[in-house]
Amino acid sequence: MTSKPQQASIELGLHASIVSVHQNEPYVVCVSSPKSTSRHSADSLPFGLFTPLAHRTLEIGLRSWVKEQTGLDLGYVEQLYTFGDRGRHAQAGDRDPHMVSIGYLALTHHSEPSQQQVKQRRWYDFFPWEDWRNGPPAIIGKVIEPLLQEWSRRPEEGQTRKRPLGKQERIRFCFGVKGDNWDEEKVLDRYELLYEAGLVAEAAIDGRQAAELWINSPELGRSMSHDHRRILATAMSRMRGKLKYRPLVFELLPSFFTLYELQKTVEAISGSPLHKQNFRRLVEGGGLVEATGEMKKSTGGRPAKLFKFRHVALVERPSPGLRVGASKG
Amino acid sequence: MTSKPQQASIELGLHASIVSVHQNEPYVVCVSSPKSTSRHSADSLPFGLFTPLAHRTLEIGLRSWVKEQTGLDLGYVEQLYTFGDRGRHAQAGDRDPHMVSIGYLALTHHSEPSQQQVKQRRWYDFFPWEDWRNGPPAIIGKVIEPLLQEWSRRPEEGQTRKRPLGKQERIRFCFGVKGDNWDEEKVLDRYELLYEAGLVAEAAIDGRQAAELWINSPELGRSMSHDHRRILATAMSRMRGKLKYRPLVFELLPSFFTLYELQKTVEAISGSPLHKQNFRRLVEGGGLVEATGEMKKSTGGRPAKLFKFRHVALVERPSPGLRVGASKG
DNA sequence: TCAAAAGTGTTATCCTTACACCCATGT
DNA sequence: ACATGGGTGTAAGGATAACACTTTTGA
Repeated sequence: MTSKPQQASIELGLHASIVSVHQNEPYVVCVSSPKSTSRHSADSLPFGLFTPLAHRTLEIGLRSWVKEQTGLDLGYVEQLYTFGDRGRHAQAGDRDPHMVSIGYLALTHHSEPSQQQVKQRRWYDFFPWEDWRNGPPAIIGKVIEPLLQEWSRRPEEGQTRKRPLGKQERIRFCFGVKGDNWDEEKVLDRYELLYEAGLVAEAAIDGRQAAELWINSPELGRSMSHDHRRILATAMSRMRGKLKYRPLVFELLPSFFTLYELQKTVEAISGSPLHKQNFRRLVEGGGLVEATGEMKKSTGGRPAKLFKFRHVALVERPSPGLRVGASKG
Repeated sequence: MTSKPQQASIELGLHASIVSVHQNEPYVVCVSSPKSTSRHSADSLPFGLFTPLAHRTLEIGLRSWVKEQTGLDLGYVEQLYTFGDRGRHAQAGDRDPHMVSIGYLALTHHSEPSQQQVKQRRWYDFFPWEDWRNGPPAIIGKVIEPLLQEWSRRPEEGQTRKRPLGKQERIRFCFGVKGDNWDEEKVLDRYELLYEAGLVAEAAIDGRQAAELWINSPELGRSMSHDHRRILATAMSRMRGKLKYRPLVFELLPSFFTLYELQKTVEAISGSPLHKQNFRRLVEGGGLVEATGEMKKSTGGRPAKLFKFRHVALVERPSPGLRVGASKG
């Protein structure tokens, strides 16, 4: 407050990770920008600049950009993080005005977009190593870990900013040990480690790593423009974490649903299989849902009771989420 | 990206909640701005504008402002939230350029500031209702709840934006029922409810509530300039939540400490008493700390083993925090 | 000797996990 | 008949919260 008002103009970008679940698969809304360097045109998150004259609040700005670009009226919206360092390692003077991006998470029911530029993309196409619903993804042992090991043996280049953990420890922190100790919430940590190791396409595009290190195998996930994949990773981390202590899932489901649908939706987000019987008891016992009295017939098996979310649970319980541990299924 | 580049200039403010614990009391660093409307000069958080030309990243900008204003070199720093709507209910066109604030949480060891403008203030002076270490604060039943009840009976003014909970339910959500169901993490929710009900000075200053509703009793906490108290509430919420699954406390302690000091520090942050015996066992058993072999003599009682934080615990445990439940002490 | 804090031991209870098993429907 | 999902019972094991109790220092 007592210093030079050295006004370099700043642009504030508002970015939306719009998540839905359809047939047990999580999706995110992307807009494809035609100008692309790569084979497939790069995916972007819906995005626009915050203009205080047009938008009373940041969130209103986000909603209006999303409406304009995708036609969607968002329901649940939550701010994630503000990234000031686009492609963290970009050079100074890269662009002016400087761009600061605020990432948002939005949850909706699934719908096929009408515009041609707008697509529903599967989450796990961007993060194939995050889907443990059918056991540990082979790609981790076959591709990721060897490449990370190789990276960890390379000498530190550039400034070694003080880190509490060494490379080896960071790998174990992010990916666990031999499929053990996997923490599904560390989506962002894993993405940032892969970025730093130069294993995702964005790292090469940002010019941080020499091109030789760039392995753009589709196994390491579909890439996105700018730092959008990082924002999406932040969204996944947040969702997986918050799922456990806030009733987020219900934003993704129709108002009436079966316990099986609820379970499959949770599994889609958390990326790990759940124990059926215990899941049902926990959910029913937890007071988060109540039976509607109606039944669903076309389940593929015996007809199921339809449930709905109990909004009052918010008041009763200290942390009303789905505290469900992974299991063998 | 396909619309009017209607450039209204934006200023990005970087705000720091610098927290320390001294003699079982949590403190926050404030700078007092002399120009004040109220009796005591208003406290502010250390704060400065992000200037991309001078600062490579947001965090670097924050650190350099803090250094300049307080002389402190920050260690642990974490971004909290970006507030686009200063004093949420301020009128459009209030100020131009428009201010967007990014709040940060920083943890340090306690030190008396050398500058005269800089002060260490007690957390609980700003939020007296948050300190449950000696049982439920009387102010809640005596002052807050009656006033909130009164507010809940008043008809809704202005736009009733769709809320999942009614006024009564929100009161119970935030403050529990008769001292029961208190969730120490809901610091921000409580502050925002009090703000909305016009019970904190900032609400009157922001001009949202008619002046008659403004009860500026010191019982409702020392106020801060602008929305700084809201940022501080965000910091407290984050700390209290994160304490349980990340080893934050150790940033506040010297590298060697006794289990008692650890417990008192956790209690200072979480605002609730802990069960001594169980706390010790949980901490020792949890692998978060290790004995150093050294002892501390001047404890006031029997000499205590000195412990230190085990950094490797980060790698071993899924969520290495202090999962400690409140208790009767 | 007493206050204050450091420590240890034990028990009842709850929560989680896992396994076993039966029910109702469509093909 | 059998596959698929719906739904219940129960027992083992671990974590937690509460209690009681001993030990070692400084004043």
